[in-house]
Amino acid sequence: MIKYNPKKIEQKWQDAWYKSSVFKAKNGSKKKKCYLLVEFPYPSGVGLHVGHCRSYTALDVVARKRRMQGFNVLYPMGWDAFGLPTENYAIKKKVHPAVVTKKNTDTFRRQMKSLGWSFDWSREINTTDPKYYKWTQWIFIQLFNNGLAYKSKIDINWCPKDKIGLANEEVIDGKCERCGTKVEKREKEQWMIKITKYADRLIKDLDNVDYLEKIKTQQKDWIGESHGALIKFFVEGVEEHIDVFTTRVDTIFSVTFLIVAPGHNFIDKYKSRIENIDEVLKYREDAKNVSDMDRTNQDKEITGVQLKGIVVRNPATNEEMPVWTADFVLEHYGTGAVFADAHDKRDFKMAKKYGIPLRTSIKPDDELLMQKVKNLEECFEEEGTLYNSQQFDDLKSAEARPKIIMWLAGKGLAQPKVSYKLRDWVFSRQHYWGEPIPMIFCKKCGWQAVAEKDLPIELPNVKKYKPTDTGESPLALIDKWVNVKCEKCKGQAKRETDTMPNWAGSNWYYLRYLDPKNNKELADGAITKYWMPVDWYNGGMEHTTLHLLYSRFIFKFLWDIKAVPTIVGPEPYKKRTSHGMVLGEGGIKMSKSKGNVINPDTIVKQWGADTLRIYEMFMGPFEQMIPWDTKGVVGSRRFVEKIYNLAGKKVAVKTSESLEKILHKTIKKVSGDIELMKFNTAVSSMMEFVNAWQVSEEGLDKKGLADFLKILSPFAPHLAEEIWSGMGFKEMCCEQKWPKYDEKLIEEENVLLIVQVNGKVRDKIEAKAGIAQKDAEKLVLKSEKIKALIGDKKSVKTIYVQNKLINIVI
RNA sequence: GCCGAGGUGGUGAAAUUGGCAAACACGCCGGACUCAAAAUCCGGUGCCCUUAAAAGCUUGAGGGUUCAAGUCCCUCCCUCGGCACCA
Repeated sequence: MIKYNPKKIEQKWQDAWYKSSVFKAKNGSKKKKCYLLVEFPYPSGVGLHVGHCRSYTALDVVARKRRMQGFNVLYPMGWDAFGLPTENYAIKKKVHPAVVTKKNTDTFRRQMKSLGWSFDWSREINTTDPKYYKWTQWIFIQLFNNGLAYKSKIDINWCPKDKIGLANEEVIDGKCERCGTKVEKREKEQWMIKITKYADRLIKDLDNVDYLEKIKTQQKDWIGESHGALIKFFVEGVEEHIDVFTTRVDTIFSVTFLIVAPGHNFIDKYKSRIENIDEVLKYREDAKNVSDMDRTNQDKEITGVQLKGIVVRNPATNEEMPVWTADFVLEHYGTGAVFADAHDKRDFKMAKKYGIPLRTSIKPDDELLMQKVKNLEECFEEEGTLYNSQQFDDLKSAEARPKIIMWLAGKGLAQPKVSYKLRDWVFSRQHYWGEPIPMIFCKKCGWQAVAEKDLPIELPNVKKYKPTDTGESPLALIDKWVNVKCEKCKGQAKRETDTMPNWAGSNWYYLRYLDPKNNKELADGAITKYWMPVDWYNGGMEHTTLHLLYSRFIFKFLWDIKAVPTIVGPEPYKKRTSHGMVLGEGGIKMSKSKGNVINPDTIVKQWGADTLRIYEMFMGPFEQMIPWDTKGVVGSRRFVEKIYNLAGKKVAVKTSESLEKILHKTIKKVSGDIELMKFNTAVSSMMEFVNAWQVSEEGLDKKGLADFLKILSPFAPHLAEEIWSGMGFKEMCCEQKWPKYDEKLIEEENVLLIVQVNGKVRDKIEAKAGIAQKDAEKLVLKSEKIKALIGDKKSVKTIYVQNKLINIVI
């Protein structure tokens, strides 16, 4: 018998697959299509992560199964290669980022091929390829032309020593990651994308897709839709009102002061009227250096400053009230201003601290609590019944709200309003390694898009990749590139030197796989119509709020402007699932600095790709994060090797009935588990089958072995092909039909009945399947154990669950 | 802090969704084979008491619902993901 040698087997079958192009997806085939997508990796210098191996193997299992089920499968791969790590590496080592990227993608590709994933490599894409980012730039121009891209002043993190803008990730405890200098905020003109215009659709359309519930929840919470009202608070002495957004208009009769965010433009506009403006501006500066998270932290000590000299009128009571500023009110949520009363914990605390008068207008049902609330000993935030609220007294909060809004609206003081937490998307980066933003600024004509015929605007070669001392991207230093003629007036104009964020390229990549070489459009309409939407998209939970939302938004936009055929519908992904991270041994994150990174190459070399694939699927539940355990890999290798050895010797003329039964159960279990992403139990059921095979006297016949290899092949494809071809078949195992199981064979004749007395298991009795309660009771009473337990006590009740359990209560 | 996920043997975990807790695998213990070791094969392995059998206990902590709770409800503790310029 030849010893199992994965190195030989695996290379051989990888060559055979790629040579015969069995994994090539055919555009416009008559077959039913199935588009499976995994998030394409950022090709970092560390190489492929064992976490990639988990999710890519999982969808590879699905892809291989779907092909065997007769689908025309598209399972593509590419590189999301623009970004900070490569740029930082380039700055440090003085190599061109493109050179680094080439090296890294080569490594990734080699590693991926060594795992036998069934990607259609003829469709490989790379976001840093000008032929690709031509279309990323084209999308930006469409956004601009449709009024969805605009310039706005935004604070960025600024390191005064390094003189560069920093990503949030590069700011540790308010200090620059590299030099430890305290990070400042600096205002900068940035390109913004109006994703907020799509907020409602991004929520509503979730009803029509099959995403894991937790993914839908996270998306909804991120968008943060809330229904309420916009209320006008008129400022005494000027023709001006401060708008407040609230969801709790029912509390308006208890409102005693107003709070505006420190950055609210009312402060700028009425500087001269605010008596303590210096103090207010100082407070604003301090607030700038605190993150939103810290500002809104419920446990934080509340601070605030009154805008002295400013008085507004409560539109409901007509009373005069002071205006304050406090940092827990955020500029970019709602209108940047809130009304404050005793029915909000933070307002309550703030009023107590600064001696601002408080009043209540909502009462709880509980009398005792009511007294405390009335005496301002406790803050009542829930809904309740209104009082102190004039004609709205005795209404429940929910009933009162629309009535109060109507009443105020009648006086022109309020209107219903839906507000979102979602903010517009900052789209500029002052970096080299990103897509140049295809815009030109002319002093006379303003911002204009580059002509489409001039796309792509390629990244010019520079010597230094570090941002300039003024914080601009290094592109700003290349006069020849920056200075252009205005398309309209032919006068002097300048190119935008900022580049796009990493998300720009990953927003629409799933469309490019369909038609990766098209130079006339993103992707051909007919081809897009055939393949879209993506049938199943798997990715990390960490991408749920940003990448997933951004790409859904961009797709909707492309659909709106008919860059995607209408028939496809407004959602890019039919189904979205997520995988858990693979952690290092001991449950800590794998990282270069901790030295606990597992290189898949090592595992493939030592154990083989099939073993790695099986281990990745077997290690634990797919959705859950899981620590890597090199010791555990050996179990998967034993399993793989056991199959190889058994196939070489335990082949029977006819499989025994009992083994056949187990085989059919296994086919059913594996088929179902793949759909539910329960890969770990799919593998364990195959292990159980192999154990049964091993101890069986006769062994497995040719038909049985063939069926088993078919269900094994998505998990351990090389091994399956090897044994398959050894059985004398001409075609490959991966091209076979997925096997069916016989339901009759699975049915059990006898069942083990659990016998409980007072809910405790006391005995187990074998009985005919489908036995009636009466007969079961008779059977049970024959048991000596049960007889002894019951004795002369009377049974009160008997619970019977067919084929499972009988519980006698005495 | 807010939103989301999770907590079961020495370890990774399983449990038909309210019906035998611990399948499968790692590890460990014992045995076979071997001069020996590795590999392989066979047997054992939640905890406690015990020669053994039987009983008892056990799913982060506490309480509740139920004939029956890892699973449902309430309170609390801990770990992880996201928090808008990492990808």
